[in-house]
Amino acid sequence: MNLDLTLRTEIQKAVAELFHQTIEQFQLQPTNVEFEGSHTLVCFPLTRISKLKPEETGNAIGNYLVEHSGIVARFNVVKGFLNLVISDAVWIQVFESIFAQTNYGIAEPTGREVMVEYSSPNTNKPLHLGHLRNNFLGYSVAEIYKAIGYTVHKVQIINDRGIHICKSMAAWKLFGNGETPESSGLKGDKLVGKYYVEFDKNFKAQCKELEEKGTTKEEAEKQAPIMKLAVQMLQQWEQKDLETLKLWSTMNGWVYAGFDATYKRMGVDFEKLYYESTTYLLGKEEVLRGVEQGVFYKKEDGSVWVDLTADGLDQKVLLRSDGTSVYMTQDIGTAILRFRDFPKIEGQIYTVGNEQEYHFKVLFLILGKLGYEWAKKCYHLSYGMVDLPTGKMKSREGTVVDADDLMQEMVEEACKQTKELGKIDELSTEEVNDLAEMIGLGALKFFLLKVDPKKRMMFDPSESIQLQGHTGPFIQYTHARIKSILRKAESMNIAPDVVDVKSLEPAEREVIFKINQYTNKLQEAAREYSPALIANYAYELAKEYNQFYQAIPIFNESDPAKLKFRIAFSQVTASTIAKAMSLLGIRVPERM
RNA sequence: GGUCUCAUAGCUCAACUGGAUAGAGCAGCUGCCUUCUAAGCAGCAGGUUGCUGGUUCGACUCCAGCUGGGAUCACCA
Repeated sequence: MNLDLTLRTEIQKAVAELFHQTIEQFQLQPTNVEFEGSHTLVCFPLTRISKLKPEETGNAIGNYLVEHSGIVARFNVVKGFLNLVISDAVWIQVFESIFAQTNYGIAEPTGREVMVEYSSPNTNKPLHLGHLRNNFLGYSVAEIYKAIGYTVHKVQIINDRGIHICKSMAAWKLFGNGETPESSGLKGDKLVGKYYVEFDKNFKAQCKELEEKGTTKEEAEKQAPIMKLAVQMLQQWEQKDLETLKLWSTMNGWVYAGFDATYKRMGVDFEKLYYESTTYLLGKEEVLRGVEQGVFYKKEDGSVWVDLTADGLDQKVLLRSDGTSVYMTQDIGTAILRFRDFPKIEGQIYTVGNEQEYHFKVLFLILGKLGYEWAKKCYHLSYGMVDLPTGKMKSREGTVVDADDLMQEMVEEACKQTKELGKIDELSTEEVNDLAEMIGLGALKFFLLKVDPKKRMMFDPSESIQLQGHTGPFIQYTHARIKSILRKAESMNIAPDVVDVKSLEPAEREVIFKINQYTNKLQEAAREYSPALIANYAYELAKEYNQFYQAIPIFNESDPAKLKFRIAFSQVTASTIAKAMSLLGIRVPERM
């Protein structure tokens, strides 16, 4: 049974019966801990139709519900708040129906489809902390949509062409001496990143030298030989110069191998990859079509613009005067291509940092102007930057936190702490390593996902490595603990079941209340594109269970019905925790 | 400068979208392992929700104005 829905219906009936009016919207919220009850009806807004004081309104509805609903055992009214006590029999029934579902919280396929884009890195340097937030968010939102019954297509657009990769190529050509990942022992993306840094170093030195000779800063940046080489390579690339293309694909290949290793450890995946090099020309056609339709206009120098002043924005260039495309043009092409590739998707979710909010506002408006209805269903999942205690991450200043390094540190720390606690002596080395991986990454993912995506967040390495308190490992620990109970129950031949249970302890009621919230939280998380809601839900559920665990020693129970019930109840808690965590991309252990 | 956005305990974050005495974790202090895993539980302490007004039964939440961060406004991506 759906308790919330039932209760809402009963309240509507009560109001209709008592005050002869129908109400659609009213506030039903969880009861504050200091009062008895689980659901609270806010009565103030109802006084308009009841023509009674808030307290009297609450009493009238409360009395009606106790007499007629069959689910409300008793109630109390404090100020204008009607606190309802649901009878234990109903709670048990609620739990029973959840226990009976093998796929609790996993919706039937709805036939609806959506696309989620995330990661989308440049290919000139390794992934960093910012990418971790992006990837974990995108992956999680995709999983959340799957759980509410969508078919989800995870994709990314790889920015594999452009001046940035040419910079790495130029530096490698000048100073690389044929170095490869194999010869250097460096991961491919790290190697290419090294030459990107090398480029910057030389570029700055050359600029400085030129400026000392009296060249202006602006001119120096154009005249620096290494920059000229990079620009030349970009032109050669566009002219399909074989040698340049070969170097380009070789170096990108190194990067992809490196990225793949990083993605694998992160536990994220993609159904299809889009490459800018193959999509960057596609937007052009659409833009030119837009000119014919009159939604865009051409200036005398040949450049194409869109005027968005009517929408409160500016004018934006879509094609340069030399006819080449800009970032926006590419994104237009890519979006359209994706809807051709996956005609059934109703929209796209773009996981991209909030510094690109303006860009996406413009993009969606343009797609709308071009006549694509689905433009309305595109959403920019905009997330805040990750700051370090030392301030903003800046790649030029070497303050970036490398994704591989960070994951490694987290896992090592998890391993250290796990060994110190010494609870896993019976595990093999391999199992210990896997556990450390699970815990280290669990801590990292939870740390990055528990914060509202929209908000900028602080990443303090020493705090993120914490495994106690409001953390992923706390939840994993709770899961392992329950599993231990379930193993014990199995060895004692106690099967989980819900029969002949008449009453509940307060701690049990609290946990059932939480478990019952799961599907609502899931819907809310999807609606808000917020894994943080799932993360905090999982934490609250684990916390409630731990309180129960502490208050009630399960195997001390002499009543077999209660014992079986508590095993069932623990089992459902564990599986709900596991489901919620899997939506965050976090695995949970059998023991730890 | 225009637009957008953020500001909550010493620190990191919540607050069911306008509801009760604003909650967690970390850090600090006090208890609890001969009983299912103490990566836990119970408790103490910590707040003028940046400031000033307004809207109303009721404001961290909505509006206006300040203050202070951040982002963005390229024929860059």
